[in-house]
Amino acid sequence: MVCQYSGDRMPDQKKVTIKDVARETGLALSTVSNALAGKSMVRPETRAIVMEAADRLGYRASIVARSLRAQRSFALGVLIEDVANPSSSAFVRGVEDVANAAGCTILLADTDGSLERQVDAMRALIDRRVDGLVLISQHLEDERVREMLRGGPPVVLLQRRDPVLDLDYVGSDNVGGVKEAMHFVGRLGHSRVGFVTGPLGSSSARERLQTYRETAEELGFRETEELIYHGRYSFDVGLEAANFFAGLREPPTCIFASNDMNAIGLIQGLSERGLSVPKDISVVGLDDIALARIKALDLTTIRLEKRAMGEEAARLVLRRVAAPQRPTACVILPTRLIVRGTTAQPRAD
Amino acid sequence: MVCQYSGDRMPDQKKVTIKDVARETGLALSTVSNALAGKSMVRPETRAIVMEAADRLGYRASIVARSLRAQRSFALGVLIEDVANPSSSAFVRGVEDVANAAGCTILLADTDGSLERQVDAMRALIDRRVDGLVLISQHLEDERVREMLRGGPPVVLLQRRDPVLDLDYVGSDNVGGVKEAMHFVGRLGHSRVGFVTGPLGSSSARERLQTYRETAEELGFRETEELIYHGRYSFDVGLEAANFFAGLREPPTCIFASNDMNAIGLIQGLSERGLSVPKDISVVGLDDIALARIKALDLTTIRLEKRAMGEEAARLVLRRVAAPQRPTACVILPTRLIVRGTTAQPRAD
DNA sequence: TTGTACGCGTTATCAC
DNA sequence: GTGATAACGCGTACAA
Repeated sequence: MVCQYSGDRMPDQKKVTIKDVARETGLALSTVSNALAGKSMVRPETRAIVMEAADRLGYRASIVARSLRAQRSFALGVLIEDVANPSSSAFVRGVEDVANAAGCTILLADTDGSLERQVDAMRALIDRRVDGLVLISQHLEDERVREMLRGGPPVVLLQRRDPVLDLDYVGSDNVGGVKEAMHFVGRLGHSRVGFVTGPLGSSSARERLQTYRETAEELGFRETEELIYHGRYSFDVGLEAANFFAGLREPPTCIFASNDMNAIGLIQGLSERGLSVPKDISVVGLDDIALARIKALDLTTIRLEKRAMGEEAARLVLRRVAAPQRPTACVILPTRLIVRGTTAQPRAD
Repeated sequence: MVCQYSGDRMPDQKKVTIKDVARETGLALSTVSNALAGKSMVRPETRAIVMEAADRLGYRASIVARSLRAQRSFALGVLIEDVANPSSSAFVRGVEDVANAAGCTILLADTDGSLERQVDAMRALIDRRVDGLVLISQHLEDERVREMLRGGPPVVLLQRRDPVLDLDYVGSDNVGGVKEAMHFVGRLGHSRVGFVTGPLGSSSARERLQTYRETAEELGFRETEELIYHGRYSFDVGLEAANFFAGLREPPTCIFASNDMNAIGLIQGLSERGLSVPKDISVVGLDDIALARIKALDLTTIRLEKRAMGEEAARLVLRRVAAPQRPTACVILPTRLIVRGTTAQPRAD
């Protein structure tokens, strides 16, 4: 439904520049510039005149021009798979808050996990001369990407580690998180524990899988290799995984999902196969999305501090903008096991 | 946990400009520029030489410089309350997709519903000379805001209508959506229907409330004024509203929530008060967020095409950038009632 | 067809 | 303290 009606719009007035302020006050451009910048050399009275005129004319300095001159755009590029995905948007918020506080704006780009879109987006951002780039769960293997990683603006990697270049990195304590949760379910009495992996291109997913294997061995869990389902971070993969596990001769008594959305799909899928959570099978998620705490879900999960991770990433990249040569830093944020209602003791059969 | 290790970084190489390409090829700047722009005047062989050199040198035109020159930044500003909120992030995705397709980037800013943050963000975006602004559910009454609405770049309003200025507007068919759902529950047999409003500063919330009143009267619903709870779009307000409705001498048999998150809180709150959905009370949401369809929620809701709305908004603003004087347009996207499991016939007491 | 010169808005440098 | 001028990188009107 589209309705149109003509309106009266003003003849798009031209932008007022510093030149206009100079003309208005009868001062020189440079004096006005200095006054506006609050330089100490300018006489207070002169400064007052300038400020008044600038205000009256509605003058606002063009960041475009300033960027050209300063060779710095005061903007950060952020690449993410999908802002509309609840398990990733919190990162963006974190980056944004810190960036804004530092006078920077963020340029956002969604890649949908597509390498081509990522390459295009990175190029576009670099063409815009962003001061820094925050890459959230992005591809790192492609040669075009690596080229930009090497020759482009400062980069911070979020949730994915570069195998070669030592770049600033922000991640979560995958090892500690999985280990803590494994011990927890172990104490509950579980010893047949399934595991849904994330995409193994991601270093985080690999770390978690490895920790699962190691801890399972340490705790003496059984048949761990048979209980691994190679998945991704999605609800639908949760449904698939449920079918896989439910179809086993002897299903596990507990399953680690790849993330919360995956866990939710898993729980629904199990229920469709007549298995109840946590009575028949316990489920552990990862993320702690906002909805995980509602009673209808009540999901036991490993909390990731995504917003804080975003903040940390922004801090690192801004720091490197200020000092390009500083040694690489990596920040690992702690995780926390949030015990809710999807975990219980295994059935005593 | 922070670990640092020194790394070898290259001495941040200088950006290669069009000048470098000119020097490299021995041609004039303008020739290179024309060749790069694909102007027909340039001889194909010359063009080939230029392209090769540009490619070899890794030349990429600076959009900053281009923006200054063109008086146009090829960027769109997007203001939203909170990207991390699942009921609003889809808008951003829509805007972004269309913007990108048109060669534009988006600058994102979260306001958390705070007027001050909105004013700051709008200023920052305008200082960056964005070509257009997409305002999603933002304040419109403040004089500083109105000033920018009048004198700033082209603006599209999403989900909030300006009472005075006729600005491009994208909304959803609130009237049709609420009416359809009201008739639906009416046919189920409900006649005491509660209603949780959104913040009434929003024109959408007001439209829905008014439609509720009109349709309730039309259908002969009872005590409608007593069954209105003034709320906002949040889970917590859902809990509060549940207490309000459950505490009534005679609670309604059906409740319209302000949105899906609100509905989820409402359902949980009702359940805590011993009321079961939909057995005792039916609930209708608004949005159709991704999780609404999971079995654990199975929420009957009025679907809003948020992504499409974002796309439409981007189209409108880009169109106005191209033709500032065109008549104002308003696009109303249809809504659709998605019937799931939270609605049923009222108890036959 | 190619080259020269200028402007976009700002800030830094250097005379006055 | 204030003012003139150059430079940032690109596009384009105009001259050759």
